[in-house]
Amino acid sequence: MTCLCQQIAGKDIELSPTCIGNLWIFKDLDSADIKALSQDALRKKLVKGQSLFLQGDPANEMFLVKGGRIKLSKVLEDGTELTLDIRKAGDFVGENMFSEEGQYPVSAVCLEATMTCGFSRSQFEELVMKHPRVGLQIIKTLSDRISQLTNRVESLAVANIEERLYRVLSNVAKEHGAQSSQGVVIQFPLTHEDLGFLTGAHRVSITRAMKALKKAGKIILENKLLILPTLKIA
Amino acid sequence: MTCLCQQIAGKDIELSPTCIGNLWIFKDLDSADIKALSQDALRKKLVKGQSLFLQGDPANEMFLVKGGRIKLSKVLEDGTELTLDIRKAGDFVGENMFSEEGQYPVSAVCLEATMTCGFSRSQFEELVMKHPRVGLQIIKTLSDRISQLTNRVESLAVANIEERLYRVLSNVAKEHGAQSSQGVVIQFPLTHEDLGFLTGAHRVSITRAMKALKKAGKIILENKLLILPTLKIA
DNA sequence: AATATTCTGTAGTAGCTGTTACAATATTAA
DNA sequence: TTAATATTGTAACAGCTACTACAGAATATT
Repeated sequence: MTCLCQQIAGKDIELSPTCIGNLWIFKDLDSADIKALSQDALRKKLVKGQSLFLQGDPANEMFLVKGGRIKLSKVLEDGTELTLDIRKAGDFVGENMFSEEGQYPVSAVCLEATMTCGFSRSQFEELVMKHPRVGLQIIKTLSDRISQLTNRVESLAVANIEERLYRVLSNVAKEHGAQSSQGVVIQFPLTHEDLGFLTGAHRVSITRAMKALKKAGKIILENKLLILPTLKIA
Repeated sequence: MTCLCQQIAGKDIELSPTCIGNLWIFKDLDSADIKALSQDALRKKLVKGQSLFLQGDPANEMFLVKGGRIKLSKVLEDGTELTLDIRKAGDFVGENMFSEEGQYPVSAVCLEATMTCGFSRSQFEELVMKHPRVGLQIIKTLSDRISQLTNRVESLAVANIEERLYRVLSNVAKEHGAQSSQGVVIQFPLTHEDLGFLTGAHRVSITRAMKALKKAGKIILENKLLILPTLKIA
């Protein structure tokens, strides 16, 4: 099944094979439903740096990332920035649409050229009512997200920055990594400032910790990409 | 409808009105389903300090907390303990049963005498397939949990211990607090060590920070219970 | 190619937190 | 009640991190 996304995206975004037509979540829908859903879904094409939504916006829509990468971050009262997660092709963004809050608690900003499909709450609710198995799949997805966030909480609780940074890198590598002969490679560049936002530490402290991790052989830096040689991918 | 729990629990546990028979999640089930489900549900009565499950145990069961309070915590490799969450009557525990992991990532230990109802994965899946609206409700619950964990990540990212502690206390108060004339009262005692596990800080540092928060008028201590006078409950 | 901008590396200092030790108080058990 | 245990409070010091400042390297822009 050819997806509308491909026509819209053009050739500058490498699309994931994950789409409404073939996403595992929707695999038991009949073709009429799929057609209806994929026509309703609001496709958006975003450039690097563009935001999908900002913290505080009313949360009425949930997005499937078709291609690219999206950073979920938040600015705290004291002005410090915190990155909560980085989502990639095949992931959902805005899953808290279902919660009571009513607004997005974070901002979603594209790290690369990105393509998304958006769905409204009512669209999703209808879908789940009609196809309970889709509900089960979403439950599984949300459950995985909870596990991941639990890991994140654990990482941040580690006092020592070097250890904390390594845990953060491991988490990122597990989500965005590819196995190579040298180890797990994180598929996109991260500046020390980015890592600071992910780790909750000062940029300069990250530089120090990176130096120590390199020296300890726990990370390798190869043309802007990070490799974790001692990590096994799940 | 009289719940089986009441007969089992006896009089030493104050039960929440939330049960299979009247839990909002199950409100659209017909009486035959409710009967079947409540008979299958495995009730457990636990004393203070007893564990519902330990980190690493196979995750095949999810629990509804009928009465009492359960601490979800984890021991890190370096031996430090971290408390991820405290659940109360009406909450679910073990929701990661749905995820791929296969085992509980945390231990669940009772802080008080506690009563739970357990459900197996297959039981829940059947239920969702038969009653899609139940699936939607669970999606909402999980979604709320994600929001809460996001807050938790945010709290832990704050470097300053006094501020971090106050955020942790606010989170706890929002979950377990009751509005009083003086402010929001946390309904159960927390030692400085407990707060250390919640905050990811040393016990002595908690004592220091508590002193500062008291002095600043941000918290009041009244016979073992904490009051946050400046907090508004959601 | 030249310039501007972003990113990385290094250093020094101030401030905060962890750690250890011990006293004082409160709670629980005998 | 008394003894045992758990909790809180205080102090001193070591160690780590934040903060600031600046230089060099790498990228991006013109």
